[in-house]
Amino acid sequence: MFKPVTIKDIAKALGLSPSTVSRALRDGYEISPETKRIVKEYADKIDYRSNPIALSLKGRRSYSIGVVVCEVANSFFSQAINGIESIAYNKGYRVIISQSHDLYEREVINTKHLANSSVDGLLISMAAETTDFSHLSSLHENGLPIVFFDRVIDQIQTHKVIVNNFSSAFEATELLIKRGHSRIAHLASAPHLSITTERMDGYTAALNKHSIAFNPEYVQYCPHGGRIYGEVEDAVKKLLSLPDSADAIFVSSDRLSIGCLRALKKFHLNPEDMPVAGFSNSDVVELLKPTLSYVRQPAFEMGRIATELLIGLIEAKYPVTEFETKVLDTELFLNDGPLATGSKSV
Amino acid sequence: MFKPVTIKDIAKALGLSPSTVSRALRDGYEISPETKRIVKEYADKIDYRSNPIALSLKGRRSYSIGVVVCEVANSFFSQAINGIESIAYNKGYRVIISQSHDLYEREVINTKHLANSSVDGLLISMAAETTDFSHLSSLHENGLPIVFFDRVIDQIQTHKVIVNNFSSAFEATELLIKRGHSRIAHLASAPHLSITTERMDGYTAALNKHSIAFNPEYVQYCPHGGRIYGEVEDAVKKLLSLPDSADAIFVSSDRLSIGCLRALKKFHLNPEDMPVAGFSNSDVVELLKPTLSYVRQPAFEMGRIATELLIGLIEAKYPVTEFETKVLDTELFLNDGPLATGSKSV
DNA sequence: TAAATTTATGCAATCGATGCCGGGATTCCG
DNA sequence: CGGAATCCCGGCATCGATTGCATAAATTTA
Repeated sequence: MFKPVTIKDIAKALGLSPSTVSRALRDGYEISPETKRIVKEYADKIDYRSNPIALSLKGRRSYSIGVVVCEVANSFFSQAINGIESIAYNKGYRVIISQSHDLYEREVINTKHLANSSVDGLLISMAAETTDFSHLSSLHENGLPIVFFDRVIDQIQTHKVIVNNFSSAFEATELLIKRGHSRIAHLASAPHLSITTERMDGYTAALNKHSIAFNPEYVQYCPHGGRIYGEVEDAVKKLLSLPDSADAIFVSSDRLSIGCLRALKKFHLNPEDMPVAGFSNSDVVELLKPTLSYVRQPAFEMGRIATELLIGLIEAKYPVTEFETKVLDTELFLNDGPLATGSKSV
Repeated sequence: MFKPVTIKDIAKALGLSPSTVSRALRDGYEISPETKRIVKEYADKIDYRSNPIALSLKGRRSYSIGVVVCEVANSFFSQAINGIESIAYNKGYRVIISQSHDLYEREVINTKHLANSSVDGLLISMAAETTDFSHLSSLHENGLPIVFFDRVIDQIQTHKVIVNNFSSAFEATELLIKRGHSRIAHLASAPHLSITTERMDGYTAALNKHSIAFNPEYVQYCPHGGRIYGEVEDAVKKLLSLPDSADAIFVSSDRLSIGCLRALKKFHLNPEDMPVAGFSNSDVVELLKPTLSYVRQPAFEMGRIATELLIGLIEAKYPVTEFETKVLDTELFLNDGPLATGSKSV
């Protein structure tokens, strides 16, 4: 079987001790230049690579970070993972991915599995189902660096990376209002997610500003984030079948936006009849047929920043007590191209 | 800092030796039931978990598999990764993702990094740029289990998972022919990729069958797989500006299909004027405006199968010498919904 | 009762790399 | 020329868990 070269092989071949070889390779000051040269040349010749597992055991560091997202096959998260990977790669960390599928149990198992000393830190976006955070608090209290992104929680004090959910939702809703709609429905994800409440607040604030009464019947939650068959379609159907049917829809998540369009297409509704504004990071939004005005999150950037913060925590010499919540700006695109932007970055 | 419980802690607390604790936990036959009970109860109480890194060092197994794809943020690959993760999770393996961005150098570095004893096996879909396979052959010869999927190579004998590229391309092309087109262009990815040549063969075979002369001018390659700005648009422009302009396009990759539609939209061409059939795993194809007839690959299934094969290799008691190439079926969807299917699965 | 056997546990080596300590050899200085 | 400083390098322990072998205690057998 595969038997990699070890430091002992080099030592034996060169008639040195393992410790000498080790120090020579890491440029220890106590090794003569001549010996260093010999060792390095030989190591190079036989393509020696240090065993990261042995290093991890010794140094209590694995140079890997764990990522927990609800699913990889979602534009927002795959873009975020792209950003995560780009930073991790540059800093010499491996990225270990796991999916919660928005299930509490899976999230718990995955985080435990990752944390169990095999990962130096954790990047996580909460599952829709999760309402108990003890699996994360205990890890965090034990000193495992954690950074949240997108779906964050208040209960744990650490770095977080999000977008200006409130104002993004506000602007998307206001856009519909300015286009003459007043019976604006809101299709939202699981009620207790940070992104749901913040975006909901933006939605109601926009209604308020324009003196439109908030109608609870116009709000439909999808507790499973659209992950259950028919969930979105049923929600849309309800909105359409109200006595005083909605005349526009604001959707507060990527997956739901697409589901909403699909439902509308099924019901043969044109964008003129039922305009939709929603969050989406799909890379083909501008080619969609029931058109969509959409809020696009800087997913890649969010992944990058979250990873930088995490590695900062991991490599911090002293315990970090000052945490920051990075709030990035989104972009609002209208049916036919960019038109307005979210509160611009400074 | 975070100091996990070790087997020694248990030993000390219980007045036993580490070896006894170890054997008790793994149900060694030589330990009395009473001792086992005590040890297990205590381990459970203090939430002991074995250190996977120590296990890896001892057992030369890391229970992790490396994945190299060109990019995560691509429907096909993110769906495949979803499949990979689902199997790996069930069998207790971690998944370590890395992206080549279709760059040869990145692929080499990533594979070396992964293989360097930290991974039990490798799942890889080749980068567009790669033409030299020595980085993989050497690993393979050293006994590292490797399974290829989607973009495979002939030079290494191991399990492979692909789709029936030839017949999928054949049927997609024939669809355009049956709809009355004869000047069918072909937009393809990097020329040396397995998927490119196989799909190209299907394309020409369809032309042959219907006695349509093959016109090399109708073939445009995108050596960077559409990863370079303007690459796809320029290719489409060329096809349109031929003296005898093409009247339909067959596109042989996911990314290019979307790029092609985008270019057509930019040039204000309707699907009636320039129908497109192409490979795509986007989850919103049926909502696209310049419509697309598309070949959909069972990406999730491919990931699943590739992972099962890989774990089979990893856990094989004896060296495996019989390799198989799994060929899965695709589905062909017409502009407005499913209509014909690829050679059906049995 | 002594010997053989079983049972239950501990010791020590191992995996690969590194850090600490100590020691031999050379060089330096008085 | 002798003692000290310096320079290089080897030995041993360590990280956490496993495992072959040794061994003490308990039990059975002769």
